[in-house]
Amino acid sequence: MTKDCPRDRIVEAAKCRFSHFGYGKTTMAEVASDCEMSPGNLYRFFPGKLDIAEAIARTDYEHHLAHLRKLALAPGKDARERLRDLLFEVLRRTYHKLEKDPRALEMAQVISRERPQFANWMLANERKIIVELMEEAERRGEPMPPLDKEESAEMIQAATMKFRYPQLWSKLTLPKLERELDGVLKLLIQGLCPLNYAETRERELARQSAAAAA
Amino acid sequence: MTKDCPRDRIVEAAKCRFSHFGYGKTTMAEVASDCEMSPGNLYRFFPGKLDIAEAIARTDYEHHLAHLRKLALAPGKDARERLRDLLFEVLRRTYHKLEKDPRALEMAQVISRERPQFANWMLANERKIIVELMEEAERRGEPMPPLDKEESAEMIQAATMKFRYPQLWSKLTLPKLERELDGVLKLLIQGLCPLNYAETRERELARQSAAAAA
DNA sequence: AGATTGAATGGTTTGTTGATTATTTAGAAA
DNA sequence: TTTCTAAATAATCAACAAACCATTCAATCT
Repeated sequence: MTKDCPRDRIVEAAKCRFSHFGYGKTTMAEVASDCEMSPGNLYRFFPGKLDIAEAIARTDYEHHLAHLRKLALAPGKDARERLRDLLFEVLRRTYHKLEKDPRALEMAQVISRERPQFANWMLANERKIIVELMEEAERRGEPMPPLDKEESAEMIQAATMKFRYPQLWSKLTLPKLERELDGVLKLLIQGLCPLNYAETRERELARQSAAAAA
Repeated sequence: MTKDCPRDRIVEAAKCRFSHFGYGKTTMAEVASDCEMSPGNLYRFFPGKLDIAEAIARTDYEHHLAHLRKLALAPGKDARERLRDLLFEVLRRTYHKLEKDPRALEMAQVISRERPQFANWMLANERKIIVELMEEAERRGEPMPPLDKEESAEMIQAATMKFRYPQLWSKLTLPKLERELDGVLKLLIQGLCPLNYAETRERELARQSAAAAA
């Protein structure tokens, strides 16, 4: 099923080497010989070594994105749950990738140092999915706050930035991180404004007395 | 007014050198000769070079903390405004310090690499101030959400983490950062829950018709 | 005694040299 | 012509020595 064009063979060989020995310890000559070609020939398919790494990261990330999109549009869940699933998935993916393969960190660091655009592109993609999530909610007739969706998505991302950067995790375990993300999301959904709670409580009471009357 | 004890002279000399030439390019011998003492004698007052840097950072940070506490308890402003002032001040201080003196970044990085506890201590201090802010609001009779204050403070910090770490700012200007922090705060206060807006709108309408009737 | 020095120590940084390796390119093979 | 190779180039890395510097401590001063 997988295309057998030279480009794909290169990506495969490089992926194998990178995850085995690391980006830095893999030479173009090794990748080329795995593909039974000369080192120079690699450059007919990629501008440079870093672009191979980027291609690997890009396809991997695109699978992730597809998964996120599924979560964002999942039926039978309201917008709040879908947003929660989405952001939890982002956190878990980063955490597990790092745990399973510390070499992934090297590649991530190299790419985001040398290709800052790439990180921006990823953020923009996820922002787009959050917007789609909200549009879908509206389409389904879920009640939505009267806010600009683009801007809200940007703010949601800013507020959950901590859960994207392992450098900020300082030894926190996944459960602790999840508890924190959960708390942040609660705050983002419900807000700190006391009015929100007052009204919610009134509604609760009203619902309870309605139930008692019936 | 400033005590003239050797310890303070050392701190002064080191502060001057560090901000002029950087932490790495300053030698203990230089600091000692600025204080007209031998290098060895520095160790009667500090366990090591890093501790001098930490002492400098600590006093500077304590001024900042005092300022934050003033903002947190400022009269004539409600809790929302005080929280806003507090978080904006944290952002602005970091931004301006960095802009004015790029060597401050080196020191901050060295300290938080070698003394991770220090960063935690700073965060804990600010969390305490946020709790105090909320307690003060309660004392003043401002309506408050029925939430655990410690936990809320933790979540507020997590959600505004991005504005504490220049590495996450990727070339954003201060106005852009401020606009983003503003957006995040709006979301934290008001929440994304559509109910909040529905109720708020109802209140608005009620207030308007009351005004019209009068 | 306690305070201070400055030479001795050992760990780290710096600078240099010789590989190693990414990238280019002239030209061979198809 | 298009696809590829392999030698040439240039950039980066690794290893080793020299210099430097944080820290210690035996000796000196007060």
